[in-house]
Amino acid sequence: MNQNLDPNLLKGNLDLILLTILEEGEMYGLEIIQEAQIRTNGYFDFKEGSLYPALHRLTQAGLLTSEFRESDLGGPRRKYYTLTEKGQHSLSKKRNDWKQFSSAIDQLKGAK
Amino acid sequence: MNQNLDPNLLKGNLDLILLTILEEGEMYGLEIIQEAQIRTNGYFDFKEGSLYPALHRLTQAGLLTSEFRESDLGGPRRKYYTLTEKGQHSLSKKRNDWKQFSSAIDQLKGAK
DNA sequence: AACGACTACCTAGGATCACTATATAGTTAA
DNA sequence: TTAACTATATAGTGATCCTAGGTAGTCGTT
Repeated sequence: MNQNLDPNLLKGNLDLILLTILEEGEMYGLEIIQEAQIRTNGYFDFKEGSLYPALHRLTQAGLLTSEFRESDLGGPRRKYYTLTEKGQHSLSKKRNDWKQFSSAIDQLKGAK
Repeated sequence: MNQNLDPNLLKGNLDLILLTILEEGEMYGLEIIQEAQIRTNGYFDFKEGSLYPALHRLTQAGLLTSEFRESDLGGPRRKYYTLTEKGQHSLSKKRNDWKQFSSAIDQLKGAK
């Protein structure tokens, strides 16, 4: 992740984050890391050791498909990941779970 | 946790939840579980196997203190947990981390 | 006094998952 | 050919929540 933040916050949410980013179109590994940084002003800064196993896990689960393609700038080929329909459904569910969880946390304080 | 929710959402947030509940006053183990249920309409439903190790961890870290007291209704004695000053500071920090993380997640969509 | 029901605390072992660290390999420029 | 950069990959580690039990005290009923 990032600087001095609790890395456990990410647990269970990395999948949501990756699916969210890929919702707008196919992307390859390092590009996803860059996108996450850009969209959150550097807050999310995944390491490759977090990203690739997660992408493989999601692909294994049928939420993503992948395809190698040559780089337009030279350099090694890139593996592009695309959201499947099943992935889209899973994203909706995860988004919903997150909302519920998030509001439950907010309810804790102030309640009673 | 609960029904069919991703248990990983809780990772890294259980401490925040426990400290939040204990912020309003000392409480014993099973009472904390009940409070969490009540305040979130049953959404949070910790198991004892999650709760007690977490309480011990937080006590070990100096964020809580504990004291046995007799039950007013008979039954086994209860171990009451109280937030320390260090625990209060930690709670503030965790609360802040959560806010940042939560808003980063929200930024992901819609951005770009 | 013996039993069951209830309350309360505790822990070992397993599974998941992100991170650290390292490996491999292709391209480009010096 | 060396270095720098890009890109994908994975073994090993550590944190942490859950499953599945266990221990023990009190109370009411028989």
